[in-house]
Amino acid sequence: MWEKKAIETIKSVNLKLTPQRLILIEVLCEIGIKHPNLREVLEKVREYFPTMSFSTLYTNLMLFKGLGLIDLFTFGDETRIEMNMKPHFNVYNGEIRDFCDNEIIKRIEEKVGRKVRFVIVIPE
Amino acid sequence: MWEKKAIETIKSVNLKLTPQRLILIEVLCEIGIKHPNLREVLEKVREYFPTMSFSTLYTNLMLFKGLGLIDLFTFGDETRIEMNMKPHFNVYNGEIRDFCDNEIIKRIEEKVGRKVRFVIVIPE
DNA sequence: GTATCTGCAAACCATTTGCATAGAT
DNA sequence: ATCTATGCAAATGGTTTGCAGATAC
Repeated sequence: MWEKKAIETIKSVNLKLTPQRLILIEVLCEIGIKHPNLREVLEKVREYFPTMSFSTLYTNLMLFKGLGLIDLFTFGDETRIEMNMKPHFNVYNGEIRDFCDNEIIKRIEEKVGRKVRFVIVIPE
Repeated sequence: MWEKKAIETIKSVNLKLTPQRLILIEVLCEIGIKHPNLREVLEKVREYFPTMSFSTLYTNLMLFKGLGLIDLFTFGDETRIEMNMKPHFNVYNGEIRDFCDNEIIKRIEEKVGRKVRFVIVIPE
């Protein structure tokens, strides 16, 4: 689903479907939901494509972000992948997990006067 | 209030009240609420104490954090000061602003099953 | 007097960028 | 054929650390 959308989007703006991009798309489907950092994404990509460079990974993640396919956020001094494009909560509990609750999101939006893209919960 | 607490805490663990520390405490009272990054804190400290080094600033912020006097969080690739030690929302709107709403915080805690220290709201 | 503190300067490390070569269409 | 993409390697920039001299107590 997201994979198909990603491929269509890349085609639609006349960019090239390189093997690196196709594998990155696969990997994001596979582990993106876990909010990996860039090193973790690179390691997983290299399982399928050992010569993948960090530079290419980086360039393409920026591209995907620009195309609205993914989002990126900083947590613990590292850039992390956000594949969930719907308003939600990211909670750290050893790993970063998603929670959804439209009612709470709506209340936050009313309180702060802005539309929420997502929320990072820093626990005690 | 916080200033007094900071001084008492430093004394109570037998650390030294150097001019640099006293000025840092003053500066945190003055601009800490605005969640400045470390460079901004250093610039403000240097208005009062021009030879303050980044190293000393850094060491002391880590110390204050260890003593529970302040908190630090990362936003936009930079470390920022958190002086509000009560559960709350940090919302970026050009600058980072605090919002409090215990009811919403309580709902989030119920939803995610953890006590919340604070929440970073990423707007659209 | 002494254990702590400061500040210079170098190290660290996750990005971010420049560019020559390779590749998709 | 052409324009984009890759990957090496160097630059960047915000921290983080080591240590010799200075200072609070």
